[in-house]
Amino acid sequence: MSRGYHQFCGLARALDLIGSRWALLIVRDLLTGPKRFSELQDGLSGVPTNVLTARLRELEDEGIVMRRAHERPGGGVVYDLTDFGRELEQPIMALGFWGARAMGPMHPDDHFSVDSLTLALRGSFRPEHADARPRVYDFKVEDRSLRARVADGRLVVPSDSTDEPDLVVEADADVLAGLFSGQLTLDVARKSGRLQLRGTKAEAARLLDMFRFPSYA
Amino acid sequence: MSRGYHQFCGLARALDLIGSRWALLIVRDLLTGPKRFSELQDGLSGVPTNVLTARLRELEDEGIVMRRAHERPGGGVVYDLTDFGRELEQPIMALGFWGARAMGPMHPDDHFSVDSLTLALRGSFRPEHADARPRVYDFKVEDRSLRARVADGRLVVPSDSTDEPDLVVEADADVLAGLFSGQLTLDVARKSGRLQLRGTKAEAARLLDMFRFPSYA
DNA sequence: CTGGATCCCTCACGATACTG
DNA sequence: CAGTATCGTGAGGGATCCAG
Repeated sequence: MSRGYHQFCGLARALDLIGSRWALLIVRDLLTGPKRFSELQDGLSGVPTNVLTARLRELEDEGIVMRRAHERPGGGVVYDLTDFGRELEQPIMALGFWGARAMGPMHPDDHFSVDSLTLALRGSFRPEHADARPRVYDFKVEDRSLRARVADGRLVVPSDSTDEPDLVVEADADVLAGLFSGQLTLDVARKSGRLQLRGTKAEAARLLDMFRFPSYA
Repeated sequence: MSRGYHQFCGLARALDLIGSRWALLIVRDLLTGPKRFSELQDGLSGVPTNVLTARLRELEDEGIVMRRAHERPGGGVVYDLTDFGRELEQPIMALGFWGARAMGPMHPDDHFSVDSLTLALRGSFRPEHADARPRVYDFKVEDRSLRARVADGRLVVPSDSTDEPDLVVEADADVLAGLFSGQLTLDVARKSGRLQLRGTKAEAARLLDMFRFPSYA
């Protein structure tokens, strides 16, 4: 944000640090792992490059983001969160859940980020609804794909497991949200052609039981 | 914020709703009770009146804030949170705690809001450190005063109790923060003249034990 | 190709003066 | 007390260009 708030207050200080436009969305995308400049640009649906550059520099100065050399040889830099930046996970989750309740149906020109789905899964995971056997799930959403693994009551997403998935779920983002929030049933979604499943219906039902999104308008 | 983010994401939606400058601080001040226009203006350290007007109208359109007629006859309107707006308490607390860790010492021209202290007390209250007997505390800080009451493991602040306070604490905001975060001891603060107490030292120690602010730089 | 830098334009915000 | 009116500034939006 332009000028700071100049208040002796934790919230005001937080907004001084991450209140600028795009800042918290950058942190959101970095919560799922280090990213390159252009990956951030994609996930943020066309943020101007000068603004992205400026935000990254500010976040770096504030100790929230760090630049590192890319592991792959020859390839530029990646941006990652510091420990301090990673502690934004809980505030971001809390805000995300609050905002999710006010999401309407997906608009045609709404952007969809896999990082958003990743965090939604992490935040809505209910370990007590997972059983003993490990599971691997593949989500195919809006031309993107995401793999999740559940084992020992713990969720890892994104997962780099190479096991054969127990279930492949293909649907648009709003259909997925409708399913996980309980506002849409498996049968209705499949019969209307908005959902393709590869795997048993019982596995799908178990999956939906394992995550609970807030329902929205 | 100017134009929305147009993302199908709870966080992005939340920022569409309360990402504009001053918006979240307005909600913060309303979390401690309904306020008039000028009370908000005071607590927000000189936000331009046109901006405050615009924010309040936006927040009202979004279902976060509501205008009501003031109870006292003849006297204008008050602004209050809707149920949906009140659900921002947890995200705001989470952000406030995160930001508190990055607060430096108080700068001379930093503004101090009693609402900020109120929320800090609420958020850092440790009921398991309260004992059976009810207590009333008076805080006098930067020419403002705030009363808190603890009873049955529950904290009420601001409190309208008319009981005689068990302890009166008079100090500047940063001294108070230092005490509650454990970075400053009662003895040091008193001997340096930055803290005046009316009440027993044991009561003061118990008070500090009952709240735990995050420590900062 | 990635990772930006530069330019221009618009509008949100800041400051202040004024009014019902 | 509770805003409205006006005007200046600078952050952000968007396209294009440049360096390794």
